Amino acid sequence: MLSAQTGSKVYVVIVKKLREMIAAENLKPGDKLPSERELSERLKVGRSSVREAFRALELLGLIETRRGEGTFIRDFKGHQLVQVLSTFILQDEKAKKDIKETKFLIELDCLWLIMQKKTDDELLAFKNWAEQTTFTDDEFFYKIILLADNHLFLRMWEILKDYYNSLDFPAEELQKHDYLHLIEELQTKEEMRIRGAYKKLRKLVE
Amino acid sequence: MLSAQTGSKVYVVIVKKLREMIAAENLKPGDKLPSERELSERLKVGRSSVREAFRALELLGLIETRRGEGTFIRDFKGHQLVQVLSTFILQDEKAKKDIKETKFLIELDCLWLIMQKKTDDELLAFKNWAEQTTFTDDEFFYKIILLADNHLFLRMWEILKDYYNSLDFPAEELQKHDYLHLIEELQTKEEMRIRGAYKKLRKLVE
DNA sequence: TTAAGATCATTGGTCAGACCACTACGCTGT
DNA sequence: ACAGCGTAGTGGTCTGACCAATGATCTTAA
Repeated sequence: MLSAQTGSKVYVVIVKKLREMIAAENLKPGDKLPSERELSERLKVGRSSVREAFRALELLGLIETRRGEGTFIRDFKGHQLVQVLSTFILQDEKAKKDIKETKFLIELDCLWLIMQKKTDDELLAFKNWAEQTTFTDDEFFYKIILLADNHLFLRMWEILKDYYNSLDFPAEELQKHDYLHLIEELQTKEEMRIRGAYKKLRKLVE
Repeated sequence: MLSAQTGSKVYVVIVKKLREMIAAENLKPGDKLPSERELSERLKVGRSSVREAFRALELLGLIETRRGEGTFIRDFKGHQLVQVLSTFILQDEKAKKDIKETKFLIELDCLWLIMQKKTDDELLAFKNWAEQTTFTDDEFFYKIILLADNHLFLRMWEILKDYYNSLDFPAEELQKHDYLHLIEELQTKEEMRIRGAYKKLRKLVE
C-alpha cells in the first residue's frame, strides 16, 4: 500500500506524487492532469483518495476540475483560499502580524529591487505614471513588484495581499504620496539607503 | 440536495457550513469538530464529501485529524500551505535568479527583523553563540529566521533553501564571519541602516 | 455534400457500505 | 483499588454503483 511506505496519509502522498509528476513532465497551467480513475489505477490507490488530494489542491486554487472534461493545472489565484483562511485565522493575532510584516517587507524588497535593476529613465517613467494616475495601494505595489521582475515575490505578494485585505487592520496604511516621496528620495541619493527610508516609513505607520 | 441551493460543489458547501458552525459556536483552536459520520448525517451528504472538505482544510493546516479521536480545530500555522503553494508556483518558474534573489532578501529581512525585535542582550547572546559554534550557512540562517519570529518567512525560506541547494550555483556564498560583522555593525549603530550593509554584502558576493 | 441531431465513451460528482487501525472509556475480575 | 480487556466510536481507505456533463463519433435528413 502507498501509505505503508511513508506512514503519511495517502492523499498527502498523492499530492506529492502530483507535484513530482508536474515537475517531471514540465506541466504548465492549462495542461491536463490524468483522470481520477487513471491516477487511482496507476498509483494503486482508491479513487476516493485521489479525490481527496484533488479537492485539497482545488481549494487551494492550484487545480481546476471540469466535469466531463478533466482536471487541469491552474494559473494560481488566491481564490476562495482567502475567505476560508481568514475565517479560521481571525483569532490568531500572531498570524495576522506575520502576514502584515511579511507583506510589508516584501514590498520594500521590491522597491529596493527596482532601484537596483531599473535605469533612471525607467524610474522616471514610473514616477510620472504614479503622479498622473489614480490608483490604490495595491495597484501601486502591483506595479512595483512587476517592475521588480521577481516572479516569486509577485506570487507571494499576491497571496499576502489577499490575506491582508481580508483582515480588518486599522486604516493605518501608507498613502501613495509617501511612497512617491520615498522613490524620489531614493532616486536622487547616491547611496541607496532604503532602510533609512524604511525606518522613516515605519514612523509614519506607527 | 445540498449543492442544489448554491450550485457549488458539495465539499465547498461543507467548508462553508463548517465556517458558519465555528463562528456560531465560537469554537477555538483545540476544540473538537463533529465526526465525519455525524456531519454526513446532519448535512445529508455522503461521508466521502465530508472527508473531501476535511482533507482540504487539513492541507491548509486549519484542522487536525487524529485517528480514533476525531477532528480538531488547529492553531493556524503556515505549515504545508506555503510548502505546497511554493512548489506549485515554482514549477512553472525556471528563474534560478529569482530563487537566489528571493532567498537572499528574505534572509536580510529576517536579519533586520531581529535587530528590531530583540533586545541587546538577546543579540549579544546570539553573537556569542555564533562565535563559539561551528555551523553551516543554512544553520546560521535557520537560527536567524527562528529569532526573527516570522513563521511565514521561515516556511518560505525553508523551501527556497532546498531549491537553492539543489541548484548548482557557484560557490559564492557569504561566510558566516561577514554576517557576524554585519550584526556587530548593526548592533552598534544608532541608525539601523541595514541596506547600507546590505550593499556591502552584495559587493562581497558579486 | 453538409449540417443538424442522436449516440456513446469518458470524466467528474456523489453516495453507500464495507473493512481496517487506532483510541478512549467503562466493565470485569482479582 | 487496580490492572486488564473488550467494546464503541472515530478516522483511513477501498470498492462499486449511479448520476451529470462533455466531447467525439455516427446517423440522418435537407
